[in-house]
Amino acid sequence: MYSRLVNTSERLVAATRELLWERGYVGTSPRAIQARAGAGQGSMYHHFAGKHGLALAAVGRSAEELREAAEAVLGGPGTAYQQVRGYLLRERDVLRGCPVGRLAMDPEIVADDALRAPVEETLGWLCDRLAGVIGQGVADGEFDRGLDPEATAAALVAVVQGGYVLARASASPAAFETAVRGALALLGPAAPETAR
Amino acid sequence: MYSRLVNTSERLVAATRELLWERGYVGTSPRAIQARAGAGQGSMYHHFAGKHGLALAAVGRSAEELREAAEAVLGGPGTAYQQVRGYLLRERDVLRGCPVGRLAMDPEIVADDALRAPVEETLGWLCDRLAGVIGQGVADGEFDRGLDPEATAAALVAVVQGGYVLARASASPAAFETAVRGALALLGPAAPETAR
DNA sequence: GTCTATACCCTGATAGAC
DNA sequence: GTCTATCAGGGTATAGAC
Repeated sequence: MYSRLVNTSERLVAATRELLWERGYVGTSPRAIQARAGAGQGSMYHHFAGKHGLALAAVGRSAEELREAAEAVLGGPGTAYQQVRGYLLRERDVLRGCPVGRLAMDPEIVADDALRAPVEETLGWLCDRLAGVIGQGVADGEFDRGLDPEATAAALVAVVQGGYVLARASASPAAFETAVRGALALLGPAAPETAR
Repeated sequence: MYSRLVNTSERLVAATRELLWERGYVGTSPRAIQARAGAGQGSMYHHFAGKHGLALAAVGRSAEELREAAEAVLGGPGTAYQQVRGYLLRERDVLRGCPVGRLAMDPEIVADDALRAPVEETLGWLCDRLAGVIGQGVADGEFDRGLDPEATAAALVAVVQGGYVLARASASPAAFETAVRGALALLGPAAPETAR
């Protein structure tokens, strides 16, 4: 496991990230983290201040990766519509859900400001970034002049987060794709040719 | 607690429903259920076959209530747009999230077909019901003729589910309302007067 | 840095008295 | 129907040897 990660510390963070993604904070135990990282009890408490400290490191790292992945598409080439579409249709492990958004449903993450902060910042950044792209599209005459970039961006980010819920409920990625398709169709009036 | 509920059995189900809503299946213990219901250990195991059986009863009941609440709006008076808008803007305890959709993020619910089934059926029913309303709106010329009712309905249900994520991440209902406003604006072209 | 030992409470469940 | 007793194991953490 994690054979490429030489540091015990890095393996612990990687294991924690996976478990938080799969089971949330409430459902993740230090014991499970140690088992997945191949590290002992003493080793874990030497490197981190318990489950909470480990979660802080893990959440920070996941937040960072989400931004990089989003920026790769939203800062890429193409029209505003193509960038938005690229983000919505980017490859995702749909049935696993969002490693960051998932944490917002965990009662102990939401109750802890230090753990909630990176979640809030990341989703806030994503909405803002998307709003910027949409605003540019409006300025370019690509979208309807009356479109509110902030509200539209929030709706699109919500479609993605809610798409995961629909997909997991039906144990199939199809529901996610249907929701995204519906959102993109509403976002028009980009002509089908532009949509390529 | 639950003073109106005379049956121990009913109090146990009510307590389980609340805890599943707040903490999910993974985060809910029989002990916590008993404490909230004001019931003893033996009492709980007399009425139900453990945590799993209790969860089955609780999820079924929550699913039923969600349908009733949705039907009250979607089957109510008004144009298709008004019905959809009524559903999206219906009063919600936004920071608590969706009592049914929330379960789709729980690893043990998703891994258990008996527990996942009511979640899938309820969200599926909701998408279908909303698609019916939208389809009627298209037939009435209220919405664009090219609108795909199923995909649009899925997108709107996803906006609600994802809106909860955004709201909880920022510890404020505002993000939910922004996302819903963005979605309704995209859904137009109902004129503002019609939107009343 | 990593290990084992230990602590103390919680979890999910069963047994049997009342 | 409800109670208390009990159980084997897990959750989270500390102590101290190596």
